[in-house]
Amino acid sequence: MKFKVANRDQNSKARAGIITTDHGRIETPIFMPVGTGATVKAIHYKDLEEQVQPDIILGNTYHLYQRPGMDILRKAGGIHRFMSWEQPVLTDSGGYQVYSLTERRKITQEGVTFQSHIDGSRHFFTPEKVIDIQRDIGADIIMAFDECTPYPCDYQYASKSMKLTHDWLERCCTHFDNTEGHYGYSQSLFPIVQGSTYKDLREASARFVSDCNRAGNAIGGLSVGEPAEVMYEMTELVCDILPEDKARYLMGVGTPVNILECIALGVDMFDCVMPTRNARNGMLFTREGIINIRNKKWETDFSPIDPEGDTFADQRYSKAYLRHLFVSGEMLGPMLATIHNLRFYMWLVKEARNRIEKGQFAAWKHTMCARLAQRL
RNA sequence: GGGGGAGUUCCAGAGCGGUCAAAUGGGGCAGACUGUAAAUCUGUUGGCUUUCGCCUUCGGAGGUUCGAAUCCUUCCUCCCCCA
Repeated sequence: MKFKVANRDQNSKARAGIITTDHGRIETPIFMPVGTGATVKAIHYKDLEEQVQPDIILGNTYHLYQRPGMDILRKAGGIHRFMSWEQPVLTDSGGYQVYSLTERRKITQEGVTFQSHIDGSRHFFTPEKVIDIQRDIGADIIMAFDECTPYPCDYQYASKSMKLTHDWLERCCTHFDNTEGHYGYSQSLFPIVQGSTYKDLREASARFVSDCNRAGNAIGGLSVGEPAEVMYEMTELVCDILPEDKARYLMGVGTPVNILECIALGVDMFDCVMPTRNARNGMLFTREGIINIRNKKWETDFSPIDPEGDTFADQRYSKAYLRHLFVSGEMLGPMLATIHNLRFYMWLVKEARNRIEKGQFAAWKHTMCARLAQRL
């Protein structure tokens, strides 16, 4: 994997770049739809490819390890062939599950024991095993095993956890360097900065991660409930330390506003379940603001779902119809909303890139952020 | 014609003398969702005040009682069985 900065914004730290992988090019800033279990939920691949057109999607180590399991993924020839997706894939390491499945796991210096949310069976994840699993899955970009700390998190715990993540990172790097991908294309390992909301920890972690000298670097442990301002502060601090010539990936972020604000701080890659999950729950993100399509106010609004959207979902169906689908519990509702939201997120980052190239990003961001957060 | 059963807040359906503005489910209305245990979850759902509280409400009317959705009388409506 290679990364090259192509353009920089004059009035912010935003940059436009290009990532090259064996499965294709990724133009940054980029949003990566989340496809945890080898599928982006509620959308057909035809629509994902033809309507949404993402450059790269995510998978998840913990979930794919549980189902379908490594035997099947190896036999399938890796995640791309298994799910019929020939573009780049990034897999998260399971570090987020250390946070989200906190009641079902136990951390030790050696690794994490998860109790499966599916059948209750216990599975021990070490940094080495997580690398092995991600080798088997075969994503183009794989993540180091980390502990995503919760918010709030006391300093002592955050410090201890960061050191653990650093220890695991060294083990991940060593094991990664001593192994190879199985499917004939290259994989890249991204380390993850932790340190909760503490500046000194974030600084130390950003330096530690930078010293790993990997193809790209990630910022984790944010967007876990802390105020947006805190998230921006930590992101800026870390971005200023991470090397300029490496891609920066802010994990799990975020709202459209979060994304624009963090592009301005120098982040290149984002992922978030928000456009897909919230779509399934009836929330639409648009250029004008947020729509709760279940609200009564849309009952007789026969205008297109998004007059400015360029997918068939946006143009062909009305808000009133989409509301009807949601109110009726019809699965087409979540499907159409997912197409819309993902395409909107893709538009958002593409437009950000255009504005960066034209040197207009900062001003554009300013007007957009005021609009995007409005409730319609 | 004879016998039996039922009518409860938007719907279905509990309650069967006071702790009932009335369980529960559905529906309605609104909210949450950030490296996905989520097509999930939460709140609210008679009116007025909104702290206390007050008013109207359990088919209609009347009655018993300190007190009734709950007991009695009567009327209306609906359902089932037998002829």
